[in-house]
Amino acid sequence: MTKRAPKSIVKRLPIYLRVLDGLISREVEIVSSRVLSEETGFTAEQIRKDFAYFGAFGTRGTGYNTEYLRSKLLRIIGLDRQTKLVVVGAGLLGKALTRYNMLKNPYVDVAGIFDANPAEAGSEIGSLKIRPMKDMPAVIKEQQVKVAMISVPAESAQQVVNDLVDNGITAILNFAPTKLKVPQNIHVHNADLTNELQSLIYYVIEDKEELRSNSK
Amino acid sequence: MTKRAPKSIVKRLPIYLRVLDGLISREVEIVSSRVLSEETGFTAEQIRKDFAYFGAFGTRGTGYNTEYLRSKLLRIIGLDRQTKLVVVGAGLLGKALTRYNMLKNPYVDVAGIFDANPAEAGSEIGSLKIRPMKDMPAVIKEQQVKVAMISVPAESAQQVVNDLVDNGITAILNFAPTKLKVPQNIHVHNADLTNELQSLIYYVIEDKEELRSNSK
DNA sequence: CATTGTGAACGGATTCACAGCC
DNA sequence: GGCTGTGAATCCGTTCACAATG
Repeated sequence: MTKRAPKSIVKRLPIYLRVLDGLISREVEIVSSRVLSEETGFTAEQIRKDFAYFGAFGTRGTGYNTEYLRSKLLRIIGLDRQTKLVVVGAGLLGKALTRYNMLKNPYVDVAGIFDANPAEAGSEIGSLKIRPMKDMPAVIKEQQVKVAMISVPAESAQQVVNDLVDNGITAILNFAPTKLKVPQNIHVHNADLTNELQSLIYYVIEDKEELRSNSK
Repeated sequence: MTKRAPKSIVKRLPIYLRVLDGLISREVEIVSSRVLSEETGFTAEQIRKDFAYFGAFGTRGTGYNTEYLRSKLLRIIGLDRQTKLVVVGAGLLGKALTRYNMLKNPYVDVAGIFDANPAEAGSEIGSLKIRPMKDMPAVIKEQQVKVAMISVPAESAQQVVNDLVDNGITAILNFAPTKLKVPQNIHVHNADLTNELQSLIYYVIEDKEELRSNSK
């Protein structure tokens, strides 16, 4: 409810968190904004402004206590409690996302993965069974899941999202290449990998010089 | 070389392209900025400014010719010729990315997928064989590939990137959860799915109201 | 007369410069 | 002395309002 930080800051929070996790695992206890700057690529001033936005976490003349800063960031992002999520769409991408989060993301807990194709249902990812779509509402409601990732074909994405929202999902990470319509208070992050790749291609250097030097 | 459009615009170009592809397949010949606004979620003024940045493509009083606009955008992004790319890392994510692009992305051509694990080498994605890392330099050089996607563990990502750059790659889509160091003229887009998910979680609505109304 | 193209106004985010503090 | 915290200045992207035009 009191959540209203600028998007630009929110985007950077998980990056700080990752760097801090690294520092802490190497038993670094204090870190300066300049070191964080080197690790993240953001400017030191920006980093200080970001932290200061949520209150002052550092000690002048010294820096930031890594453990303390981490605990603050976890609280701010909302990762201080395990977050449950469901995955809809058990194609290769859905499976990859599910397994990755089960193994590597300690902050989340995959409550279920669902697929419209009954042939997929029953096969397993780690210890998690892929379940038919009809089981989805019960899982979301019983476990009060708020977050969903969807990796279904573009054609079915809107219908899936409608169902998710009807059952109580409020935040969606969308891998389907389509614009979703949702009520105002529901958050959608688009992670369209084709768009990412295409906008990257804009920056490709064609480099005639190099071609010339090849044929030396 | 003359490529210097604002990042904010470049990010939107693939989205326009996708919408245009849809309109063209439904044989729509003319489109206004207002209709594009509905389809994309961007404002009509912004869309006009974006196109105008590259020159005037529309007709006042009428709108934009869909075919013409599409051809312009393809040229601008650099998708008017097939773009070759390599994928490094043939885990579930690498396989998913490879297969998706082979099947669904007509603008690119996967020249090869490579994995450090010899056990993976030889297995196939569609008609494409996963190859050992040592074959990577030859493929990049012979086919003059400039674009790479990497989906390897964070620990090996920097080494992989160094090799890619040494062999002529200039643009990298990075799925590994780590900050990569590259020379100034090399472009890296980070597509860290954990970051996306975590920043989404910031926006989750905890909704005490709803909990209360459940227990009616 | 509907719709594009664009200078001007606005707003948000970043950078600068330095005051405050350990 | 070194590093954080922050008001002021700047930069960049978006929105507004309207002139231009098929």
